[in-house]
Amino acid sequence: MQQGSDIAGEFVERWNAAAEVEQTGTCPVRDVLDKIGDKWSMLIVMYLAAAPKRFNQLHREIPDISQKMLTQTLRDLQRDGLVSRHVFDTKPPSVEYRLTGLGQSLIVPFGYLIEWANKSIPEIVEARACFDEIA
Amino acid sequence: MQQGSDIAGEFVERWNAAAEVEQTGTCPVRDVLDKIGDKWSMLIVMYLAAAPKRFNQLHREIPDISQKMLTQTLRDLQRDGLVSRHVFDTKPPSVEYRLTGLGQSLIVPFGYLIEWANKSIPEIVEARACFDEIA
DNA sequence: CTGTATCCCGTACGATACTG
DNA sequence: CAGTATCGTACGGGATACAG
Repeated sequence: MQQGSDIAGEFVERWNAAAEVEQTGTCPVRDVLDKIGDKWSMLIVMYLAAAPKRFNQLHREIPDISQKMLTQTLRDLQRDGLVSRHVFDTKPPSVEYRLTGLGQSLIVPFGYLIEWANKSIPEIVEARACFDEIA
Repeated sequence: MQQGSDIAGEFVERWNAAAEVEQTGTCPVRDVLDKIGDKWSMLIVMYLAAAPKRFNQLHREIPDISQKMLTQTLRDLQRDGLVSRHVFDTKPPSVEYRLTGLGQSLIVPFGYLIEWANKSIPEIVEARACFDEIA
């Protein structure tokens, strides 16, 4: 029960520190969480974790993403140094995206979260059912 | 480099499985990520990780959250079984919120993510600077 | 003290059309 | 193939006022 305290303390500290920066910039921790929370970033990272892929290859594997969001999300990931972009000057141009070292390092902690999610789903579902029943 | 592959595979599998459920319900993994991504859930979890707290106590410690979002976020966390709500029938009513076992178990994997974020911030910031400079 | 109800706005995202 | 540009919308979330 006390295991998380240090982590929690540091987290809150970081968060508040950023709040005092006022509009200058946002909290670095929130920054990361926002990416994780947005609709496509992590899905793309996971798809790229398997192997480097080309633009349309990703598009085919993730059919329900719009071209706009695929481009935009890849740009954001690239900007943050999680993904690198390689243009091949072939006849029809082709562009390959791959995880950087930083991007690959994200997979580990993110994996723990997925593991937690998968393990906890039954309990969450049950909690919801119980909660909704009463309400 | 290959460490994340299994995790990634399972993740993508889960994700797609939910996509096929069509509008019935959303992906369980996405479900969790959405909570982590939303503006206040994880901050509140971290604040409650230190100790159980009352409504206004939380409100005071997180001054920039609106009453609406504090209430709403706490309800969501309660619904998912991450937080429990205890009403004390005192003269001015008081309500205490505390993490459930499930809620506490989230702190561990989430902590890894925070750790990663903190460790990676310099690299991300540099990547951004580099990216923006070129553009 | 612990909420609920209402209004309002920014933006994340999708759909569609066009380009080198 | 790999994008960019434009438009429209749904919704997260803030501000404010009210209530038990």
